[in-house]
Amino acid sequence: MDFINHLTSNNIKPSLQRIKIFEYLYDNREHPTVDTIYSDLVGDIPTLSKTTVYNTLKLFIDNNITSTVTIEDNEVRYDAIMEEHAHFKCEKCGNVQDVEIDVSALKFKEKNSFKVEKTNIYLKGKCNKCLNKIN
Amino acid sequence: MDFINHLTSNNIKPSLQRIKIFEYLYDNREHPTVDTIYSDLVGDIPTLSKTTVYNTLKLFIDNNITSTVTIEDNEVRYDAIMEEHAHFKCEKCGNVQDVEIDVSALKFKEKNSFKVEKTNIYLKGKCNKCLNKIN
DNA sequence: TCTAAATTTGTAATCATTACAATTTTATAA
DNA sequence: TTATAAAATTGTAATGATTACAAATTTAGA
Repeated sequence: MDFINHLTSNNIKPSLQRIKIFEYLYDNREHPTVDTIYSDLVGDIPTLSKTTVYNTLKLFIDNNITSTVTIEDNEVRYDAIMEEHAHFKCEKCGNVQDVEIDVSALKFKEKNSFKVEKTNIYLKGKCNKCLNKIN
Repeated sequence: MDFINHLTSNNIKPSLQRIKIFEYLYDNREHPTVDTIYSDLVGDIPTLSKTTVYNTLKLFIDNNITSTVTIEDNEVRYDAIMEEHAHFKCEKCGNVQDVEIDVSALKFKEKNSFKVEKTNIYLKGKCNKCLNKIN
C-alpha cells in the first residue's frame, strides 16, 4: 500500500502526520481510538497533538478513506479499510476484529420505504480465545 | 402493554419515574436521546432530574428491557423493543426507524472463531419522504 | 528569498455522562 | 399509626471526550 499515493489520489496533501496516522490505522486492524492512536504515535512524532489526530481523522472521513466504528456507545474507533465488512467485539477481552460478510444477503420488508447507502453490522459475543480459557 | 407488570416481572420496582420513562420509550419508536426523554417528560414530572433519566435507563439496560442504539457516533439513543430488528437513519431528516430483518440470514466465514451473542445492524441513507421532496 | 496559504499545535470552551452526597419516598416492624 | 431503615430521586460538582479558536510553524509558489 502506497500511503502517499492513496492520500494524494483522495485529495489529501500527504503531510508527515497524515501519512503516519493513516499508516497506523491501516496496519492496525484492531480499530484504535483517538487516544490509542495518539499514544502510539507521539513517540514517533514528538510534536504531535491530539487536536491533529482529531482533525486528521475528520479529514479522512470527509474524504471517504476512513470510517468510524461505533460498536460501543462510549468509544469511537476508526477504520481505514473501506471494503464492506462487519465487526465483532469480544465482550470478555474487548478485542475488535473484522468479519467478512455479505451484506447483500440482508433482506428487509421495508425495502421500498428508504434507500440504503451504508450498512454497519456489529456483532458481540465471546472470541474463541476467551471461550477456551479456563476461568 | 402493562408497563407496571413488565417492570415488576423484570425485577424493577415500578416507581412513577420508571413507569413514565419506560412508557415513553416504548411508545416512542424514534429512539429518543436522554435529552429528548428528559425534555418531553419534565412537564409531566416537574421534579424529574436528568440524573434519574440516566440512572433509570442504566437500570433498564442492566435488566434487559432496553438497549442502546449507537447509529451515530455523537449521540446515544434508547430502544425498549427487544425483539430482533435493525435501524435505519435518514441522513437528510435525521429520523430513525425500525427495520424488520432476518439476522439469521447473515453468513460469515469466521463462524468458528467466535460465538455471537448480539447483533446490531444500522442502515443509513435517505427515506422516501426526503427522496420525494423537491429541493 | 519573500509572502500567502495550509497545516499543526496548545489552550480554553463545550457538552454528555458519571460520581456522590443530600433529600425524599417507600416499605417494614413495632 | 409511628418510627426506622432501605431504596429511589435529586442537584451539584467532577470527569472526560470532543470542538473551537487563535497562535505558531511549515509548505508552496512567485
